[in-house]
Amino acid sequence: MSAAKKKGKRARRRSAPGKKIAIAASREAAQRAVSEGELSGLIGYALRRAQLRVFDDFYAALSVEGITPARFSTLAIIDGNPGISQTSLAQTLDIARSGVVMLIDTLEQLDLVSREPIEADKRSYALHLTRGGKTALQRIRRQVAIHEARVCARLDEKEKKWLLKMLARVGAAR
Amino acid sequence: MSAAKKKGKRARRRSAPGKKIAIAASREAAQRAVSEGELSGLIGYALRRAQLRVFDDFYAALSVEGITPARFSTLAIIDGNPGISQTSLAQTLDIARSGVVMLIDTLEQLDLVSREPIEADKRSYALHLTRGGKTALQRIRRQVAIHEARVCARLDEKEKKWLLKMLARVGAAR
DNA sequence: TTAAATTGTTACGTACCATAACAATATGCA
DNA sequence: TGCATATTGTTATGGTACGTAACAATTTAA
Repeated sequence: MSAAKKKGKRARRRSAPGKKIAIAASREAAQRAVSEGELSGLIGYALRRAQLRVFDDFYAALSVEGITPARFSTLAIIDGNPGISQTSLAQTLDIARSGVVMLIDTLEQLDLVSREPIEADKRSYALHLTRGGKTALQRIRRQVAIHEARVCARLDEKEKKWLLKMLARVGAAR
Repeated sequence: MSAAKKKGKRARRRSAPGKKIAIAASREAAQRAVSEGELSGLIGYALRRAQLRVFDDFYAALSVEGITPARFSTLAIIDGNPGISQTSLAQTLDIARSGVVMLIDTLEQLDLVSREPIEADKRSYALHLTRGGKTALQRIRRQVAIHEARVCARLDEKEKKWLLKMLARVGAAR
């Protein structure tokens, strides 16, 4: 069941041991309460911070499975679009084709995805979830749901919906 | 005045030449309209997409100056907290101290920031904007404002405020 | 005074991703 | 039909960002 695991360490930042505010240096200039000033009004800054936190939580919850955000997205897209090609997947994920190769290599090693030859075009593969991939995805989905709830703890249902809508507008291509 | 520039290329993704939908392969399975399915309902996915777009725009607008999002944040924080230490900056940016070293190295080479020795503590430096750094920051701010407007084109003032508020909630530490 | 902590730094490793070039295959068109 | 062109997956290469670990210099605390 857990063919996963590999060498998936990674835990991103969170270097502060315990909220130590560097009081010792406060005699100097402006150390005591560092102001983020104009930055807090910038979408990009707010996005980065939010994404950092969300991804951290995702890693913490799912790296034991060998699953990263990109790998989960890949699984979900293949599940929703069985037989999809690598190029098509690259476009959907908005990454280069070469990146998909590595992604699928890994997922194949984890026995979650298979490349199946397709007679209609001998250059390309049809990507499918393996049987194990399907059951793993179910399990992973439950984890993701819990992660999602944790990350959205400060939002009610309506707010979350709104946030997704606004993010979609900002993220809309072109 | 423009000691900047260096080797700042970089333009991130946007590999699709012109919206080609891979119709040719449509006979097979589900190629025609790839569905993102469950992913569109996930905060992390929406965040990633939005951030990718916003950062792309930022790079496009400011890489000629040698300025990246991280470098701009650094300049803004130093400007708002003159004399700040590298460690304090690291905590504020939420990155490792070693990362700040590189960041400041670069900014120092660009003549935008200076490390000034401090008698009270011979281990640390007080970071300051140089004269050139201050004028550059003004210029950069104007660029950033334009970038910000472009990125938020689909949001009215109220929506943007709301979005920032929600993002702050999601991004709130712990 | 001595042990522990902090600061900036370097070395190192890794994740991620783009670009460019390629061979095999497919398609379009004269 | 035949040939130029495009597409697919792949590899090689390189860059960027960032963390961890170890260190010397210095400061703080006991």
